[in-house]
Amino acid sequence: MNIGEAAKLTGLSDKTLRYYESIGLVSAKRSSNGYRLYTDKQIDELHFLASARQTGFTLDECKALLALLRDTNRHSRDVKAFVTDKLMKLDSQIAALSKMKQSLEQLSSRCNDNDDSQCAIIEGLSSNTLCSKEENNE
Amino acid sequence: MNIGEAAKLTGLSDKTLRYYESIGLVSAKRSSNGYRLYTDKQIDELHFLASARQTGFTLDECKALLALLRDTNRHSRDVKAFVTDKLMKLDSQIAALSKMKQSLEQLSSRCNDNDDSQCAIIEGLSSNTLCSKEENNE
DNA sequence: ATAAAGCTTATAGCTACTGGAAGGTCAAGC
DNA sequence: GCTTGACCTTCCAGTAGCTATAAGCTTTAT
Repeated sequence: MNIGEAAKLTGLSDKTLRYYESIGLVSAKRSSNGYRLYTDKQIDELHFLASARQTGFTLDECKALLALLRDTNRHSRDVKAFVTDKLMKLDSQIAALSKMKQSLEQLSSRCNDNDDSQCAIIEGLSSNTLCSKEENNE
Repeated sequence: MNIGEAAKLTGLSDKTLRYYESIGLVSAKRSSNGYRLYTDKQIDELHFLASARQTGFTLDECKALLALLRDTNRHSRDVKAFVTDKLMKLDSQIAALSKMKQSLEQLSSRCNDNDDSQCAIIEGLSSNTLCSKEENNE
């Protein structure tokens, strides 16, 4: 099938499919007029990629996962190890964002929220307490 | 002071300071030899930017915050509104990551973690259950 | 005098695409 | 035969927030 239909089936855009080909993920054969021709197996692979991307894997990680998908001699142990590693990365991302959130909430709670120019948020960001040291418990 | 000292004081790299100038955040005057000269006030602003970046604000958001910092006629209300908005964005980012984590954990728990090629993770990513519909509660 | 450190600009690369321009191909309608 | 529109092609630029590299100038120390 042509790229348009492949895009519809997989939920990826045609641009994305061309991009994936350009980085060597899924390369379609061409018909005589130069149009890309996707096989059913490639559609499956693209589905797989879409799922993996949605689940938070980077394209580099997707490349590795795709290699595992294609390797019928893979061991589920290796796949699991890969995912366990990714889970740790996700955890640290979540922790970083949570820390930011906490800092912001703390600053925000001290802001008077009125017409005054004086503002605890501005002051908090201006002081170096955020970057240089732990917050002192109040 | 020159860019090197400014970098040391603020914890930002000299590259970063030049970049910030190139996008119009903090522009230093030049001495006769063409070297950048940072004032104490600019060091304060750079500290502020470093804090804001650490707290998760994008550079675009930092630009807006810097405008508030510089505006002595600001209202703390406006700063608070800005931060409240950012907190919501942080929340949705955290929610997205948590969802990914949950999906991955679910897949991972079903993997046999052995020598077999059969793997619930690969199968889960291949099926379209992740993208097309809600997970059915088990 | 020379070498090292510090500064300058300009360019390219990273992630994962997206948008747009300029143009070839195909199927339908008149 | 011709046009119109949909679909396809390639290539270039832009997004965010820097970092790395290169080529070259200035200052400082030896």
